[in-house]
Amino acid sequence: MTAPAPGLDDPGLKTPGLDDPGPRDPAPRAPAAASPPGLRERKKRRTRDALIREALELFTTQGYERTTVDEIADAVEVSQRTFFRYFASKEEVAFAVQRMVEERFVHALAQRPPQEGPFDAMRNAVLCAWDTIGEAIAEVVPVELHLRTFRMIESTPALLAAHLRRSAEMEETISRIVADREGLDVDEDPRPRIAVATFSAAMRVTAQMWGRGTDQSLAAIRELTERYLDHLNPALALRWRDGSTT
Amino acid sequence: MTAPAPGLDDPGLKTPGLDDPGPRDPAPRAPAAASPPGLRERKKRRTRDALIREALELFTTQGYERTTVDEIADAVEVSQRTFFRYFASKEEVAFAVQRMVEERFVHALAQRPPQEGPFDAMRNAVLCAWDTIGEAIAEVVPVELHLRTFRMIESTPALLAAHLRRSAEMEETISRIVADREGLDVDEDPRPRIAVATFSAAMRVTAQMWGRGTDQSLAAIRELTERYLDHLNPALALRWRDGSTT
DNA sequence: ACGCTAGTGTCAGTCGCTGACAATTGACAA
DNA sequence: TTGTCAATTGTCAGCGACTGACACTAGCGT
Repeated sequence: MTAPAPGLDDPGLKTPGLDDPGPRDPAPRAPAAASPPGLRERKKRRTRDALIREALELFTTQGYERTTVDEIADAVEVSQRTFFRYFASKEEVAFAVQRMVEERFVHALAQRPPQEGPFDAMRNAVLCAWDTIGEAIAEVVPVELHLRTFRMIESTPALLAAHLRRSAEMEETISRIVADREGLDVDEDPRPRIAVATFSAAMRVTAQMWGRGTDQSLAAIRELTERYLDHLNPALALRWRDGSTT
Repeated sequence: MTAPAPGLDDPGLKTPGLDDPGPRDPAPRAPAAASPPGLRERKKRRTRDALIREALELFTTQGYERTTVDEIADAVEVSQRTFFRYFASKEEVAFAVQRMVEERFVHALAQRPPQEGPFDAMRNAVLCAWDTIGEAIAEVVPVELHLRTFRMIESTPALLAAHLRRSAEMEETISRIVADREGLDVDEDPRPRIAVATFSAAMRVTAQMWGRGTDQSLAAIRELTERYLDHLNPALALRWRDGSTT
């Protein structure tokens, strides 16, 4: 998306998506299918993935606070300094996989056919994301590890706080996308934000229920998501643009 | 409330309410009206208040991140170590006044006559809290400083995260109180949580609007609160106990 | 083969925060 | 008043998160 730039970059080093100097790079790089990534890139990706894997493994077994960055770095056999070149903070590595999932979702949402109502679009985007996300995660960490991480985040005060803030940011992003789809102005019409807030509330409940339940598989999460969203659907399947209410 | 214990205590040193070794102290101290606080207590309170005042002043002028704990401690002429004996973290001092306000509210809510519906009780508790809070705050810091602080919190990522977490905790606390009032079980009946969530959402919007508006006075906040809550009121003035819907 | 630069390690230093110990100093009784 | 006891505070040392500077190694393009 954002084209190569100086310094560490591509596989999402530091905070990608935020700031983002804007498009440039008048140079090459064919539109689709990246050329074989080259040794350098592969190496970078390997250490990055290894850092995530080790970090999450340590976090989920010893606890987040009781794990030091040095431990993680040592486990991957890189210097602490290198760790911080990949992740801006200890916190960030804990959300690395989450971020992937979120990006998937945002991307899926942007792809939804414009004739879908806002709520359907979101609903289908999550479900569609859940289907493809499994493999994507598995390329980096065992899915089971990610699920454990998810629960750890909710039970670690410092991470919970970060999580809530991230969620708030996500809602903002999604609101804008939804508003755009419907040709509305987020700062004028409150409905996009309200719809998104409702949607996320449902997702949050889903997450909690899943974390509490016995079947902590990926399939279970997908199933719960579908179930809960379908509860809301009848009340919210609005069509803002053409005035009908379904 | 929790009775004096060894070490720093009374005026809310460290995190009161949390953990809390449990009641003991078989000793004196008459039930109500504290006897003249004694030099020690007064001194403690003075340094505590001074720390808060200096901290907020520095935070709001230089920014939270750019202010070091040493700076605060130096300004009050105590050691850094002493600062941390009053506040568990740099973050905590930023929320010191907020905490007072919250305690007020919770207290006011608990005092509401039981015949009031849950939503009215909350509504009246905030309004009532806003009326008395001014002086209480002013005893510690200029009200204007607190309002500036409030805006700073919302614009500082690290503090925003903490704020969201604190809000989530508050919602939990309030849900329990409301459920108790109505004789419900929070873990069984979802209505208390929903009502509280709705209520806090309105409060959050209020806060945002106020922060954005031009009239950043205390009166303005009270006025906004009242206005927004009254919008919700008609839809939510439920009476759960006696089955009626108004 | 040969620069060029991206990526890494090392070093030193800042800042938040904590335990331990010693020095003060209110509070209270003899 | 004096002395004892315990509450506060300061000092010191140290850990862990994080950053800037600089030197070094190794892919990459020519």
